[in-house]
Amino acid sequence: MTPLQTKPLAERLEDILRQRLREGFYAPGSRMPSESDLAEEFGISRATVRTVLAKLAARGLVLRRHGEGTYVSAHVQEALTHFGNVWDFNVLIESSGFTPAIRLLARESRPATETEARALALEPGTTLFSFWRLFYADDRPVILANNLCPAALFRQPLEAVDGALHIRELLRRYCQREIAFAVTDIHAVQADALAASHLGKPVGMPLLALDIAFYSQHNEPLAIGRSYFDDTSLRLSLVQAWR
Amino acid sequence: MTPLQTKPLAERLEDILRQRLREGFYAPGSRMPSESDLAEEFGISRATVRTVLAKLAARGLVLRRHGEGTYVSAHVQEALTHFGNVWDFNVLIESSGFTPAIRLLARESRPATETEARALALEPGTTLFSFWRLFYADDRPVILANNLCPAALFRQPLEAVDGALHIRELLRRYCQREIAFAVTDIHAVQADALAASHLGKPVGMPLLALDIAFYSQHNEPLAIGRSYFDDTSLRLSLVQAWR
DNA sequence: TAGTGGTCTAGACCACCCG
DNA sequence: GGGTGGTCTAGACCACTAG
Repeated sequence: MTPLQTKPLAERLEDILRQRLREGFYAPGSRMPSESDLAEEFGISRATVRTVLAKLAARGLVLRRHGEGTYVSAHVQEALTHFGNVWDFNVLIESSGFTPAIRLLARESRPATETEARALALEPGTTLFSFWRLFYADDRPVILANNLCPAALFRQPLEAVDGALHIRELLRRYCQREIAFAVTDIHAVQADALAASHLGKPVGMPLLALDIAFYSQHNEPLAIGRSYFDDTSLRLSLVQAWR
Repeated sequence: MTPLQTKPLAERLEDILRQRLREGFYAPGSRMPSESDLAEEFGISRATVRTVLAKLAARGLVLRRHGEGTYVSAHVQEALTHFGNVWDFNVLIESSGFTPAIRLLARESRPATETEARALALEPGTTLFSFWRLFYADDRPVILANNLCPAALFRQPLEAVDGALHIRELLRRYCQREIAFAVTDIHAVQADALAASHLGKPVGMPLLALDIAFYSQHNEPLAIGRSYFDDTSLRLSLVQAWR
């Protein structure tokens, strides 16, 4: 049973405000109710309201002006594609207005190269599970991703793993691990034959390459990945706010 | 006069903790003092300590475990190159361990194209100031940047403007404007002749292109820019933490 | 002057982890 | 059980912006 009732007040308020922003109940550029008004409307303290508004402001959803009020950002749409989600391709695709889907292209079990072993804090030659996957936005392929996990984390054989799962779900279900950290490096590369054919682009075309490493709460490396990103089909943008 | 004394407690504490993390006073992976200990050490309330720790956790500098303690992230170094600063190249270069410098290559006053006008909410043909600048990391050129501002924002002629200034400083000094928002789009491109020659790379080499738009608190577009980024010389990375 | 957000406190209670 | 972080309150005072 999921105790919905016990979700923290702050999170419940955040959900409600995000929904109101998404649906235009608070229109872009308009002024939102004051902290005191919101506190009264929901019967909670001003401090709790403030923690939520601070979070929304940090994400660029709202803009706060001292002595004046809280305003809905004119960039709500961009802010929904927030960069914190850069590794979470489903969210990225969804917030660009498309329906995401994942298709497993191939998987194999193979020994780690020296570079891979170093990134995963393993000995070279340790067995890895490799997944090649293609992300679709409304049936158009937009991201080619390769993920590598230490085979030792899995209790099931490779064939039993549902390769179309989100990496977070996959690690949770088969490895009983939660992602606590992700480190993403961004590079520009030219499409090789594999990426070009899957993304339907010419060989040599510039692509974004995202190198991601996932860690548990105990800094245990859980997986690494390299993903090729067609930035003409999908926008990668960051909204940053100050004050 | 700058009233250092009146800086908020939370900010002063954050400065101190960041310094301790940077200098290894709290070693990577080790446990930090508890909230109560910090509150006592600095003679402030636990709530204030918490706001600071929450901020550091969101930036990936520390990791908090319920019922267990606050730990220094093993990724402090990467986290210092945090992506929130993606538009602030000086910070980016500095946090990669280099000394930043800016050199003005060229500047001109010219009418806006249709695309530029739209991005700046102006009529096509309105006069813009254009700055071409090169960012150095320890005397090695790493970023070629082009910035465009509406000329109407300036009270001085183009020649009087110090083109080696940080965009934030430039807008502050000559336009009396503060940057409140930045929206950054990331693309992969191939180096054209200009970028290649200034960055010392072959033509056609993949580069990162950052398209940035700066806005004031009132959503007034202040400047746009396109910057070419050599990702083999400078690392562009994002650390993301959950919980 | 009135209303807003910004800062800070003191204290309560809860949920979690460990020895 | 004792310590830790997580949540939340009530209320104080300050700093800023507007009409």
